[in-house]
Amino acid sequence: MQNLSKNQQIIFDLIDKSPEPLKAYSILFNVQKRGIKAPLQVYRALDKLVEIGKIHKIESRNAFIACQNSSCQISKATAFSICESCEKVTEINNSNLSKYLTSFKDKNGMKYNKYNLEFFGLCKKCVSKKS
Amino acid sequence: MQNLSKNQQIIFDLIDKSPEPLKAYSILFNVQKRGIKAPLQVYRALDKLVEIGKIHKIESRNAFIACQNSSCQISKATAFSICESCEKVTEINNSNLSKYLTSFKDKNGMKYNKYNLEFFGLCKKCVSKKS
DNA sequence: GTTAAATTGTTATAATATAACATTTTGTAA
DNA sequence: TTACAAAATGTTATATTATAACAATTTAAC
Ligand SMILES: [Zn+2]
Ligand SMILES: [Zn+2]
Ligand SMILES: [Zn+2]
Ligand SMILES: [Zn+2]
Repeated sequence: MQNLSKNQQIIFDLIDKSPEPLKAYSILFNVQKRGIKAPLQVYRALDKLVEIGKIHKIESRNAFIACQNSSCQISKATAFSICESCEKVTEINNSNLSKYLTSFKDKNGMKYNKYNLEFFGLCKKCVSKKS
Repeated sequence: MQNLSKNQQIIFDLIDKSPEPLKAYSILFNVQKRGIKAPLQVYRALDKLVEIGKIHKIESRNAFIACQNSSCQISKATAFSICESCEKVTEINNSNLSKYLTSFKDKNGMKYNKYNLEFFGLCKKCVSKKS
């Protein structure tokens, strides 16, 4: 693992200490005091961080979270649970699931080298609130 | 199944006969001759069509395809394969997979009621081109 | 027929993301 | 330690995706 560049480190630190996924322009707003002024600077760092597996993009939310699973730094097999009420997102680290999906072969004969899975529902807290 | 409204039908027909996922503004361009002039008209129809399961959104591509699986008209358990070379997208209809994911329970105790899975790789055609 | 719900029409604007180009920094190897 | 290539940065402009707000019309149910 190479070290992160200045902008990459600033942006990773912000995402890593956030309890929730962050959106690109919210990141931009938060790092402007540290000298990062343009969207492109943010997107470039995000692209790199995703590429090296330090963060993941939550596709259904256009938001980014730090990898919570030190073993998935290749970013090619990701799974998340998303609460549709409070929007809490958790990275799922379940070897049964990842084995199942990594070895999954469909009848179309396609060779998969990557997947992304997003589960939606209500987290424990939000379930109990509703009852 | 209720009938579709005029705009919904126009937009569904276009998506349904497209061999590839369509993006919202490409849809807009294509239906302007039929009287649909504004992005919001397209997005409203898309929202409804997704809600009733006639189309699905491919989140990683911001594009829409017709449901290829008549049995999933609730749109709560979707899986796709995406070729990273030619961008061909296919809806996966595999009961083993859907059973596994629908009954999946993680240790976080969350109750899932929906999921979306996207596999990435090279389709048969693109694999053979590279060899 | 009356009413409520769904759909449509329209203008403006917000939010997300990339193009293009110039410069600087960093790592690698003669 | 200089020379070169790769990576990262800085900057302006623009493209793409999506929603807010409000008014009018159509549809379906009672
Ligand atoms: Zn991870
Ligand atoms: Zn919640
Ligand atoms: Zn479907
Ligand atoms: Zn292909």
